[in-house]
Amino acid sequence: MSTSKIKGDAAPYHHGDLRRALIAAGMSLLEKRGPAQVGFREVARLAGVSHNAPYRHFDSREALLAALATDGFEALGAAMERAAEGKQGFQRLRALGIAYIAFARARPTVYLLMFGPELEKGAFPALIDVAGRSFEALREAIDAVVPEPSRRAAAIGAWVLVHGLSHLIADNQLPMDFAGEDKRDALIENVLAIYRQGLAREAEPH
Amino acid sequence: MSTSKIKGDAAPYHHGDLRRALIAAGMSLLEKRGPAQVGFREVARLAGVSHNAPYRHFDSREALLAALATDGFEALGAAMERAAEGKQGFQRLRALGIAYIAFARARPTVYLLMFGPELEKGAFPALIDVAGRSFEALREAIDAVVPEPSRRAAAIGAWVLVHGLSHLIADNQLPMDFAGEDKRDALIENVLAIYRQGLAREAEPH
DNA sequence: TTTTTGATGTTGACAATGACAACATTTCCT
DNA sequence: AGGAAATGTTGTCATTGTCAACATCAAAAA
Repeated sequence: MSTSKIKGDAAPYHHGDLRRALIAAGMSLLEKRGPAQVGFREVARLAGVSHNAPYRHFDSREALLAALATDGFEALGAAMERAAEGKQGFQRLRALGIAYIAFARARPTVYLLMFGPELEKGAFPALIDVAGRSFEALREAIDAVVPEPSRRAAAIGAWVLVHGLSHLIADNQLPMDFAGEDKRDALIENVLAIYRQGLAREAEPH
Repeated sequence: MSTSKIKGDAAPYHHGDLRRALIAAGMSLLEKRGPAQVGFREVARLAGVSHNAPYRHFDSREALLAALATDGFEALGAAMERAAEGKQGFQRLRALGIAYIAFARARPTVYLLMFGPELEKGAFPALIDVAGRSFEALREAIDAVVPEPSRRAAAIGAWVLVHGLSHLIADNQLPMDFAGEDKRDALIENVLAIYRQGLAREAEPH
């Protein structure tokens, strides 16, 4: 007889899988009420355990937030991979960027936590690690499109552009007339097009 | 006899100018220890008043944070104006962008507060107002440089690019090899150059 | 099977915080 | 001068993050 309970497998001890439950509760709070509302006690309450149970899985409230951010980076990476699958060249680059932006739009508070100051990221090397990997995908896609002299700057520039768009969208700071989806999508296409034309000039200087 | 005490003028009541003192204390905490450490009681302590005095000047802790962010937007706007003074065309545009980035680099936590989720910005219309004004300067500078078809997208694109750079710098998420000032400045120049070339193509489609 | 052990969860406590209410003091307006 | 409004204080409360001590359970050791 296996040790499983209800979920698929590997359900550990008393609760079943508290760590996962806590992260789920925290994620829900984060997305519905903002980062300040993600509290140790509240998260425990939602998971139906005592106020101190979370300490068996996270050293501190900040560690819980770090776990949420890590989760976010993994989801972002997965979404980017999925979107770019099978595509090549500029098409691939574009797909990656659009996926990045879509993530920020779909999960703004998570995105802002990942790139915000709430988290002293130096204290969580695993976070930096996961974060770096999402950039790698972009870098590789750029390498396939831009020639050597300014490859690196081009890659970072693409990231920067996409990140800037994502961030302003997530934070809802775009001017009002871009509130509608169509307008916003058109804007994204326009901006990406401008940068792409700049890249093209880098590729064929004259 | 005027009502002034030590400062120049218009010093209100008991303390002298408590509101200003509280903002100063809050700003110091924000820049030295991060947004989570900006507490009502701590700020009062630093200003040398009782733990409830801040409530006469701010409705809540969040209102204090909003005031700090507002301060930040004003400082950013001023820095941009100063940097662009007298310049025209692309030079002006570039100066604005560089000033924006420099602000984020010099005061990262403030910058991240201004564009972060810690603040429910819908609740502070004054904030949105001040924030909008800093974008206006950019928009005007773009209008002078880009022709009509895609002016608006070009302006927002420029802002987005500059914002993305600023944000990643403030959040210290650029790859390690851009830690040094020179490398970073070179990167900024490169990225801005790519976008500018894209703009140029928009201007002269062939 | 029984024992032991380490991981997991609970109860109780403490200092600090944001917020509210009631009171005190100072400045301004008439 | 006198009242009203603004400003600051003291006292209190529920909530929070964290620590320490205790309880329980699953799995490895015997």
